[in-house]
Amino acid sequence: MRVNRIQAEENRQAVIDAASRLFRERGFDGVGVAELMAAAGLTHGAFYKQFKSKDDLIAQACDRALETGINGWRRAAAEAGEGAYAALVRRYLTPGHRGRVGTGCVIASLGADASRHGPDLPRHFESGVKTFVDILAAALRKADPAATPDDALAAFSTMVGALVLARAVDDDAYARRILEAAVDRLLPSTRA
Amino acid sequence: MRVNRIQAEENRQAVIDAASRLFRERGFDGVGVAELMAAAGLTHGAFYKQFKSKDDLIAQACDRALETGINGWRRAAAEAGEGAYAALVRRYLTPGHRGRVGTGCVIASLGADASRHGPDLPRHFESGVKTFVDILAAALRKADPAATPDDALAAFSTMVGALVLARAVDDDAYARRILEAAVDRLLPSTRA
DNA sequence: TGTACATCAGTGAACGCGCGTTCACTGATGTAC
DNA sequence: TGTACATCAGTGAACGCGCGTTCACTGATGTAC
Repeated sequence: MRVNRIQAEENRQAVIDAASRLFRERGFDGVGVAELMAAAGLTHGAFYKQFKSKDDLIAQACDRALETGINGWRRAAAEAGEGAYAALVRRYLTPGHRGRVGTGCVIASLGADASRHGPDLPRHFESGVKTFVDILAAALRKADPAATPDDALAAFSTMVGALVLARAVDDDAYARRILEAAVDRLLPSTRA
Repeated sequence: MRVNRIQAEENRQAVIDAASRLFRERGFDGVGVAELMAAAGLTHGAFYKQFKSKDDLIAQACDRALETGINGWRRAAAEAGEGAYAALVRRYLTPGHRGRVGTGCVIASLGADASRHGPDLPRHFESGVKTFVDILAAALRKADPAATPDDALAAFSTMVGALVLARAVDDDAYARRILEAAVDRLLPSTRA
């Protein structure tokens, strides 16, 4: 039966939210349309009333994940004030972030898969990457006025790589060591 | 019809080689058993004479990709002698490596997918990561005797992250900038 | 405000398709004498 | 070395299954008067 506009839009958002989490956890091919709709309390038939195709939802789910990630960074940076750079680095390189794939950085979880999905997804990821780097660069400048935007770009590479590596290995202790080595490299002044 | 032992083993190796390339290019779910066998000049029915399941081949293909990657690093490090660290860093962070996904670093292309495939693959990736880091650490020590193994670990994170980012974005020029920023960070003495 | 009709979000059955896997069969290879 | 038989890598048809997508239908919602 029909549902009012507000409810319909809420349902749409719920599907995108569920997709942005489930795709990060299990990959684009690891979740089907039926399960995505069920996660929002709907049946699979309604899918094509809201989305052109699964690829359409993939694009929107990635955008949603990038957007929430960026908002999280902005909030964390604002809260930390002068210590924003250290806060962003520490927050990213934690065992907790390693474990929470579904709500974590989408570039680390789906960046490699995105590059296999034609040029559309990489265009979205590119603007996301640039925004993350801009936030990181602004934070870094407060800690070290001599730092360049490319310093922030390299720091972001270190963060993403450390998270990918920490997740790719099985041993929790070794994963922690990977994350800590990256923190030490990015925040040398606080080294033990 | 039956084929002699030598031919059978060559066929098996050809399937693993094709899989290690195709999985990196298109992901585990992006290539089917039939296509993998066809790439080795066989039909799909023979697959289960050689492998227990697709997951079995996935594990062997990842091992193969890790092994050839490690051999490439060893060769490059030996050829470069004292400049091994710079050689490994430069070799990894090139637009060519960004483009050649199928023969490139398997940790960058399949690390995130491996972490979704139960604990078996991460165990294989973990020993691979440790070997890469050992080679990098030995090379780094020759350039900077004060460097620690964790410095090599952080450097490897930067390399993997930069490659993942460079591939996740669409614009070639921006990708090159990501790679160059990582090189500059890892080899500061050669900065322009 | 009340009535009549059009809209359309959601349902659930059905579609074709490609997937991983199984199987009966083939015939060259390997082995035993 | 030659012969008889067992083995088994490879073939191609067939399997069930789950996928993305389509469709006729429902009935509450939205709109026009």
